[in-house]
Amino acid sequence: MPELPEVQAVCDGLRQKILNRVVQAVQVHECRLRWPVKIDELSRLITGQEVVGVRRIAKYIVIQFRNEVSLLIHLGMSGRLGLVDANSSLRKHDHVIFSLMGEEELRFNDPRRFGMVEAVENSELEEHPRIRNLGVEPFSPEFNAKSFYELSRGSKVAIKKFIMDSKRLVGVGNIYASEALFRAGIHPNTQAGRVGLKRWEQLVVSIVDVLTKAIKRGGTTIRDFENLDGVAGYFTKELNVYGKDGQPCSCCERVIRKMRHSARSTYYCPGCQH
DNA sequence: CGGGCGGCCTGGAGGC
DNA sequence: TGCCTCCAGGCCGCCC
Repeated sequence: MPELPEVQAVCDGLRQKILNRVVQAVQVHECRLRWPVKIDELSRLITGQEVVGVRRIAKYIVIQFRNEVSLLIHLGMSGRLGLVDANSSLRKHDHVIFSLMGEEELRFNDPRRFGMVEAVENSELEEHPRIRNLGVEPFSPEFNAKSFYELSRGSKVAIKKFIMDSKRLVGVGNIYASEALFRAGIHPNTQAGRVGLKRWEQLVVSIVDVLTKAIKRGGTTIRDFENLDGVAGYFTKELNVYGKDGQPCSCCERVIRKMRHSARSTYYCPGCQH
């Protein structure tokens, strides 16, 4: 489901609503997520703790507590967080429940169970197996044309896969990869090692730009993304190619095409992208 | 080592 | 109505 802008939207909503609030109890109804939820550890580390911050690392939501513990949440493909009245009825796939002081609950719902919920000591966060191998953040100075040009020399992977590889760059998933490549005028199949410095400059700008605009619109909703308030993302209206195969390109009159990169759909305009 | 691919899951859509 | 296949916004880990 969520790429960087959608995770950012959830984090922003969370920050407004749960900052300074205390977790009274944790209940796990289903521990078989992407990684097994360690119930005892989770409960021991955050029960009774006050939320002092909410931030995003790559596509992870990081909820920080007073006791130097962070709750690491990944939404996978279908995960959602909802803040609801404590006595509202449980829904199917509500796997982890955080009871907050004030008769509200934060509920992690995830039909496909590709998500993750884990409490980590802050001192161990940087070296956490899911965190330590992450590449650069798209809004950091390290994400620039020169270093990515150099990083990509000799690589034969398609540029679409290259920019989606979280060991290099985090946050760019299937939608925004297609959209950024369209904006940069680069064909998704181009070998990363054959993208020159000029085109890397265009691509870096396109990625930052598309993510920035999507954040401003509250993300993209294709089927079911919702922020904490149950509101869909409005970037959907500004998509140029994603999900638009068979439709005419907004820039030239050519028809948008769909292709596959290792079982994932890629959309591009054969007229605008080379 | 880089790169390709299967697998993890449920559910919705569409074809027959 | 049902049954089947395909598809989905992520990402790990195995294989060559």
